[in-house]
This record gives sequence, C-alpha cells and structure tokens, in this order.
Amino acid sequence: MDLFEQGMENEWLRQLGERGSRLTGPRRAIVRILVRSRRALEPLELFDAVRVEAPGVGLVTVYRTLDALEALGLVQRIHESGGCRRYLRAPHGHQHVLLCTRCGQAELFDGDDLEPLFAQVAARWGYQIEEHWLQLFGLCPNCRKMKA
Amino acid sequence: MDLFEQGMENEWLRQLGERGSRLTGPRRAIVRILVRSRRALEPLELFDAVRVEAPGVGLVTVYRTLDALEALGLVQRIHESGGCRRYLRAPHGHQHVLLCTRCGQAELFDGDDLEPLFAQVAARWGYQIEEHWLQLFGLCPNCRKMKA
DNA sequence: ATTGATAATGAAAATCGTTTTCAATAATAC
DNA sequence: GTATTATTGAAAACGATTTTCATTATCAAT
Repeated sequence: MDLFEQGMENEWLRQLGERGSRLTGPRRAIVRILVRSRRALEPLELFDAVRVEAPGVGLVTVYRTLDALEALGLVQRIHESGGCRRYLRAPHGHQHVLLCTRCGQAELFDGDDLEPLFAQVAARWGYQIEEHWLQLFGLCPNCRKMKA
Repeated sequence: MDLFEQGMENEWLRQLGERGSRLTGPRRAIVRILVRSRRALEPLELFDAVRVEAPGVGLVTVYRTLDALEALGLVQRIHESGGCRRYLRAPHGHQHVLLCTRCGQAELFDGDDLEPLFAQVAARWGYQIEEHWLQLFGLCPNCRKMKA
C-alpha cells in the first residue's frame, strides 16, 4: 500500500549507510516517521511521534539525525513567518514547496522553470545567481471547505 | 546626497508616530541605521552599529523596535540556510530579495509577475494561494571579482 | 558466533538568541 | 510647566538547540 514511502525509507537508510553511518534503531524509527509525514515537523513533534513506536529515543538523537539527513539533502528546513524549525523531505529538481497555512500540510509541486527570470536579474544587477528559494502558502482543499 | 535614505527615514518615523508610538532617541538611531544599511542586519549587529552613535541604547530596545517596524511592514526578516535572524527593509509590490552569499549585500529586484505559475499550481493542487516567497542567492559583482 | 574498535546514544549541563519583568525615565497632550 | 503613560535598560527568565561525557550497540574482522 505504501510502496512509495517504503521505497523512500530504504533509500534514505541506504544513503545513510553509504555515508558511513550505522543503521541504529533510533535512526530507523526517525526516518520511518519522516518519510511518511504529510506535514513538515518540528524536532519536538518528530520526537513525540517517534517515541510512540520507540519509547527510549532521546530528543538529542532527533536533532542529530535531522542534521545528518539535511547534510545528505534528504530533508529540508521549511521557512515560515512564525519560525523556521519544521523539516520536510527535500524537493528534487525544479520542485518547490506549497504549504497549507491552516493545517500545515505540505506538497511538492513541479514549478515552472524560472531560469529566464534569473538570467534577467543576473543581467540587471551583475550578480551570478547560485541558488533560489520559492515557497507558496495557501489553503489546502480541505481547509478551504472548513473555512467556507 | 542621501536624499533617498533621508526620505525613507522620515517616512518610517512618520508611520511610527501615526501608529501612536513615541519618537524617542533610541528609535531614531535604530531607524537611521536600518534605512541606510545595504546589508540585512542581525539584531546584535544592529545593536553594535547603533551604539556607535547612541551608546546608551539597550539590546532589548533593538528587538522591540524591530518588532514594531516589522508589524508596520517596513522591515522584513530574511531567511537563509545558516539562520533566519537578519532584517532588511521590506520589499514593495512585486519586489523580491537578492542576496550575496559572500558579503551579505542585499538588493531588491522587481521580479516577474508570477501569477501564471500560482494559477497553474492552484489548479493542479486545489489550493487557494495566499502568499509567496521568492529569494535569490548569488555573488554580487564585487565578490565575483574577488573570487576570480 | 565472538570479539574489538568506535560510532551512536541518552541524560544533564551549557549555550545561544530572544522575551519578560520591573522600577526608573522621558515624550507628548494638556 | 505638569501629569499621564509609553518607553527605556538591566537583570532574570525562557525555549530551542548544542555540547559534554560515560555507557551502549553496531559492524567489520575474525
């Protein structure tokens, strides 16, 4: 049923292992939750979720595992006006993040190619563009109904 | 010479006053620095800069003034991978932020109209888009030379 | 399977940036 | 000028994250 998540979980563990990390119980539990979450999660939320299945895990390990996954580019910090501490699986290629401001649900959408805009800005300001961030905020279909 | 900054400074003070805030020495000093800075500044950096001209000002007042200016939409927190604590004068309309990753210099560029992209995403995901957030990172002309 | 080297762990303490509290001060309306 | 009351700076409190360290568990080599 959740073949997609299962596959991603295995891939993340593989990449962790390849990097020389040991595949411990806490790490497996943390990856398992992250891969399956439809929302971006704060370290403490993730900690709570992990402890349901793996009661012994410490908050410090959650922080350390998030760092490792971020270093591998598997997970990304999400920036919001209220604070920037939630993490989400990282977008690939031209994907960008779309967040529901009410329930926090997150989507990764394949955005337009923004290169023309970058070229234009680069020409105007003389900058050499290295990176860009685009994020959209709105109401998901469910929350739109709720609100109506 | 710096008529532009001077004008902006007066405008910010006017808006603070209109909101019912008192025009105190510390506030004037903080606004003066912010309006003239070509870089986004952390509260502590701003504090240091302010204290050169107004030695008595406390760090707490810097925080409180930044909050007030942010509430008025005059100043905006800048998001970066290394942390999200620097503040910059806020973009207007379709303006977005362009940051030099080396020296921290910031530009506000008039970006393309991104509405078509939003409409496309809204249609595909059923979201009602409320807000968007675009930032570019790169090397400014000066830092490009330095590096070469 | 057993072992040994060492990466990873959890708990406690330390640290960092920011916010709260509070008595003293200063800006504004009268 | 004077009274009112927002603003101030210093100290203490705070929450999130990081560091430290002794113990435990993974994994490679036997």
